[in-house]
Amino acid sequence: MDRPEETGGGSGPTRGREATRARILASAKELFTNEGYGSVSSRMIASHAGVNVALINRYFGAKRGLLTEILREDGVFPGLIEGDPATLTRRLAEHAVSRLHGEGTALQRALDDSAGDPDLQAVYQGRITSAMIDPLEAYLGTDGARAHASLMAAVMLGLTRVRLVEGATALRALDRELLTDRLRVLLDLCLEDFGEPGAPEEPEGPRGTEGVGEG
Amino acid sequence: MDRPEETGGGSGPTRGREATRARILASAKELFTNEGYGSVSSRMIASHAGVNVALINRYFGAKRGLLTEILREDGVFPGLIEGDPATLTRRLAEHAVSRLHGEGTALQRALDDSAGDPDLQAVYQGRITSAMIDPLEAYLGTDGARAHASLMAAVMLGLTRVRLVEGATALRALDRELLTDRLRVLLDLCLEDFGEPGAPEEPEGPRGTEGVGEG
DNA sequence: TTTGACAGGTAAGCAGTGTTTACATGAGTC
DNA sequence: GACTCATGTAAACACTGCTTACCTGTCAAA
Repeated sequence: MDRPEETGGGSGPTRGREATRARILASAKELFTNEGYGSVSSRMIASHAGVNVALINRYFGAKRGLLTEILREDGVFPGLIEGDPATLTRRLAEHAVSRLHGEGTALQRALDDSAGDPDLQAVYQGRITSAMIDPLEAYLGTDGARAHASLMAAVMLGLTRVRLVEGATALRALDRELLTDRLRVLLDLCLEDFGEPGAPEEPEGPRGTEGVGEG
Repeated sequence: MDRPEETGGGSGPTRGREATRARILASAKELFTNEGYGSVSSRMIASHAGVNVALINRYFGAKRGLLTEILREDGVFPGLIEGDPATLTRRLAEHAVSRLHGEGTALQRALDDSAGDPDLQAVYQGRITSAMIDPLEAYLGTDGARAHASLMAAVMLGLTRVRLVEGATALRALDRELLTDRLRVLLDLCLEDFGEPGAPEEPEGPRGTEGVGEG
């Protein structure tokens, strides 16, 4: 029923459903940010929040539920997909470069580095589709938009991957504007029509096709 | 425990260092192929091989060592990077499309699906660099080759990622030749010179903004 | 005031995991 | 026979996420 005990001092109650939930959430966020996801255990979170382990599962179902809750507040590509269509790929490119350079919130960085964890995987699996590919598809609205959206997502995700796996030092050493622009062109290319099956493709970009071998 | 059947050759010893090592390795490979990596425990492998759990760690250091050993026999991109430079991107594109369609060995497919696991992550971390980016860099040999190689790796890895996370049904529904060629063009674009820092860029794609904000 | 329901909180335990330890065994050698 | 030593074994260790059975403080109805 109602919980009329909210009349505590300035810092709020330390017990009660909402207070406990909030403390767990705050502790989880802080620990994930500082230690990554995989290396933070339920018991660490509980201990940091001054709360029993079982409450994590009571209030969030599981450790993964905590992650979902934390990510729910935070859009994956906030404000990037909406906006002027003419600058979409530019904005995405800038975002990608920014993430490549380890910018963004500390939490984002930490979670990027934990991206291998099965839980993150599972949560991202839904979010990447629902917060990136789906909106891109709807945003483009064109025929076969989903394939284009998927390709763009591939480029974006691949960059994260390379950063995670190799460090991407060579890319980060590049002139930032040059890299951004190259990514923009890549993303633009993802958006171009695929053409007719069987028809020879007309190269549209500013590029000479060199590797036209048949395999 | 059960008396284990001899694996492979048919007449080898079932005990002794090499025989035991081989049995563990064969069991691991079979189980990983059928069940994925993460859901196969050390005890399952040991039990399947008719061997004590501790021997896995004795002979391979850890479960991860098993994976490393299994992958060591198998190049990530076997025979793709070597060959006619003119057809490199074409071959990589074909390979990517092939993997997108779930082709390749059963083990490759299984490991692709387990790609989230931290162990796979860690092992791939080394292998993607040493078996893909490094050779690509050396192969290209050009100035700033590593950045180009990294970009190409990003596209390749991103496709795997999208398949893992979203299924990539839209991409797989595309005409295969059209997709392959689009990927080839994308990869070619990864190889093109980045130009001079600060140099005015040539008019390429549809572009709109001058506002270069932080992402 | 007494009573009883119940949300909120807790200690302990479950079923796993990867990994390590201390010990047994069996073959080859001095 | 006694010694060495690689090989194999059983049992634990230190964790993990998660669940169970129980306690407790609050509050509304009797």
